[in-house]
Amino acid sequence: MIETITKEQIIHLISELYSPLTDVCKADFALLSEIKLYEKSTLFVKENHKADHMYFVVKGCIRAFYTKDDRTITDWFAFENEFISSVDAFFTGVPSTMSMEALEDLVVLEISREEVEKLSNAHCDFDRMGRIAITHTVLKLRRRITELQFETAQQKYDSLLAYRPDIIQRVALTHIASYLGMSLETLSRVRNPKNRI
Amino acid sequence: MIETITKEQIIHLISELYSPLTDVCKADFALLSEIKLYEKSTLFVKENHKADHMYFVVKGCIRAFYTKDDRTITDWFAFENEFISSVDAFFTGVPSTMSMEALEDLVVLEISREEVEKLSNAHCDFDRMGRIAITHTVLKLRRRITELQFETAQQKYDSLLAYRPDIIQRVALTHIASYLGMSLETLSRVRNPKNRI
DNA sequence: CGCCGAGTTGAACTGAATCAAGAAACGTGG
DNA sequence: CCACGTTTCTTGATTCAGTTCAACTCGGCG
Repeated sequence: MIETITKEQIIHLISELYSPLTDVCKADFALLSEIKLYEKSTLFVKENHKADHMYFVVKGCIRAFYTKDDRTITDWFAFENEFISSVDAFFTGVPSTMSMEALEDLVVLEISREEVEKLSNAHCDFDRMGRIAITHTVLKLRRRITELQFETAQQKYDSLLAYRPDIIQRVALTHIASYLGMSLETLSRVRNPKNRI
Repeated sequence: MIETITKEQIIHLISELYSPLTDVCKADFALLSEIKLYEKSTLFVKENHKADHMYFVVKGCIRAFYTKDDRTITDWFAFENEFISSVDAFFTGVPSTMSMEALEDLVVLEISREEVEKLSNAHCDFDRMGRIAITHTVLKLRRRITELQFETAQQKYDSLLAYRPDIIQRVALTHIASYLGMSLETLSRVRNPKNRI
């Protein structure tokens, strides 16, 4: 049962995946963070509200999205072992421009901005871990820009599949389409091998 | 004369703009970094080469670009008081996918990945400053994605102008066009008020 | 003065959006 | 376990924003 995983285990995993944390730091981290379960379809961050938490996905997957001209546009996905936050809200304190939704039953480790601050101040190794996690994010953001900037619908879809083959099984096409900056219909056509040149 | 600015002055500025540095840290920073001057049009980072330096722009402006199907595509601009690096090369050590060019006579503070490591290890405040600088970058990257994802050519141009009105004076339209993910001709039309609806 | 690179303008073309039906899959309650 | 409505996805026809190709303009500079 994934629900029985302990904070200590999760924090240990983070320490292994991102950057090693001392035992003192891990203990503090455990004190200041919380495991949360959200059922599939729960909207646990809402547009225009405070969103000062960082989430580490233990199990499940998250969609961050915003509304533009009455459509919802997917901005980001987070899967197992990834961090996600409503970036501007988290870092600058403004109300969130994003909502976040659990696309599957979700287990996350959740920590507030304030606690992150505390931990960063108290522990250099935590601060470093944070920086490394952000660095991962920067690399992903850059890849995404390159794709959006000059690739065709077909190329965008292929790149996404290469990078995350399981996404088709786990996420509705509508969401993938808006994430890739194309209409649902185009994505559907591009997926169909018959339509290839 | 901007060329007579000292490392100490630049580092003081960084400390003010991003996050305060202790005097010891500033001194170390000065020891491990270098002021460099590049003439307009100098290619100081080359595609497929090592690119393990971070640059802080003191004066002038930089264009980072890559080649795709025989065209050069602008990936990023950096102006005064901004940091820039060839992200993947700097953070992961692979050969650079980008080149960098001085669009104007350039003064930068330059520091290698290795020295950044050293400073981050020695000084928590440097590490924090680094994280804050990266955070700024993340916010910019996100804004750019939102623009590329679903805005029209007109909207992209307007957003860029709002955000950096001086860019038209300082950068050739071809570069701006590819940065915005559109052809030079489209940018030219979008700029012309006659073509507005 | 004439060349050259940078930007503009025009016309034809095209990839993707939109609009509009259907088909398939999904879940819920009888 | 099937029938029904709902949501998700596919397919087709049409439209449109933006690309491409080509010709032309303008400002600098040898």
